[in-house]
Amino acid sequence: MSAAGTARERYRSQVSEEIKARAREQIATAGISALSLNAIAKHVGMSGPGLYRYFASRDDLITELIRDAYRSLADTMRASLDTGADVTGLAYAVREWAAQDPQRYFLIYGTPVPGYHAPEDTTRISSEIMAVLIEAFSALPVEGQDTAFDAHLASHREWAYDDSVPEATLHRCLSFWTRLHGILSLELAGHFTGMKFDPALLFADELATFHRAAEPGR
Amino acid sequence: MSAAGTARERYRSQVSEEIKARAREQIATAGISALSLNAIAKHVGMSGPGLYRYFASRDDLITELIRDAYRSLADTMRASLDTGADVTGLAYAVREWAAQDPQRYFLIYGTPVPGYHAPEDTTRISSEIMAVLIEAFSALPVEGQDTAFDAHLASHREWAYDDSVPEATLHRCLSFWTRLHGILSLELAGHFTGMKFDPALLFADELATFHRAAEPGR
DNA sequence: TGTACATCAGTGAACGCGCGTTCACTGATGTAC
DNA sequence: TGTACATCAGTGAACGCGCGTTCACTGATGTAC
Repeated sequence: MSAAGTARERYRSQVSEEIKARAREQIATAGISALSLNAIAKHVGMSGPGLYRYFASRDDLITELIRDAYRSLADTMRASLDTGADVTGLAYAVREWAAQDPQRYFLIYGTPVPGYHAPEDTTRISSEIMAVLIEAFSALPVEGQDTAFDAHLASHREWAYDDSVPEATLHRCLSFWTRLHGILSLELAGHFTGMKFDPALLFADELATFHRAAEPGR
Repeated sequence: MSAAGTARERYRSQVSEEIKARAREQIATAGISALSLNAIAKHVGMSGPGLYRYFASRDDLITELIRDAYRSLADTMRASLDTGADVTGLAYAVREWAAQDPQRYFLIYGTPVPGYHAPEDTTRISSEIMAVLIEAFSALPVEGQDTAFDAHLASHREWAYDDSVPEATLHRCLSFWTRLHGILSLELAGHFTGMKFDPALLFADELATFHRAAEPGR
């Protein structure tokens, strides 16, 4: 049997996944502050110390959950783009991903913990996400003349590691991304509750407006 | 001496404010999960149980902090509007308010605690905030014809308790509000860190774009 | 102004709790020859 | 295929800790007459 597929290793990753699943459950139910290793262990059917075979500490577990969340979002967006979705399709994919597990969304885009610095690999996944976005926008024609902000984005392009992408495209990506999260974060945090309108329609309208603004004949 | 101004009452509110100030300090330094009553008491120069003369419980203290945050934002916006700020001025006022204490911002707009329901008075302040926004937008002429989403907002107008405001204005408020929070939450959570562009310029550009879209002669 | 009483801020000891984590161990699974 | 050894998942007892909170109290401040 190859090193990557021994029975022990398969078992390990199964248990590891189960632990994370229970952890996600707990976070979804009572928030991240209620995440307790002992409680998770009990749900998994294991004694508390047993968890330490899988995660070095509570922080370690949380970091893995954050990493998984990033990975999951990046994969969702990549898959969406690769199956032919345009920018609008991508927006809906992100929205569905977020709605599916709001606390997972907030694990990435919610309240930051002061002093916490994400490990290098999650910041890498985060740029991967932006890369998918840039790719999606690159398929669209660039409309309108450059603004002052576009010029400023020359430095941002260095970050993107892609010399060929026009500043106007980067500009549209950033604008799109922030607007997307504006609606999602307010909606998922419940700030529209009781306001008597459907956030889904606002979402759709904002998308339409975004594209209308870039129409050739405006 | 009148009932509202006895020395004892003045003292009480001073201590109460000091406690909250230390609590905010702790949250700003290490996040809300690190907020500990005993630690606060020590900073205030008081024994742990002493705090219970001022707050019934830890949750009570947090709720007050949230209420204060709402109140502070509403007052900031109201003051800004009353001193002649237009919609753009309002946006900058909110931005400055948020930048001044990001954790206070996230107390309102950050990760929600599942199952937590804000007390009635904070939801009232929250509508007060939207009312200021509506007032600011009401000073602007309504441009463009109604979209399908505008029609949907008839029910939202009931919520706003203002029959006279056009749906198109409500629409602009919601759009404006979500875009504002999109940039603020990503920026303050550090999601632009290292991306080599200035979030302030993105903010300014989004504002300019927002207004350009509504220009008469477009 | 003085005295008697009521209010209330703050203390110190004590509580039970559940947390994360360590340690020495048992027993099952895998590996080498 | 069988035996000897190594690996490693999981247990149970135990740890120290700091938490929120309670309680009976002391002493200072305010109120009434």
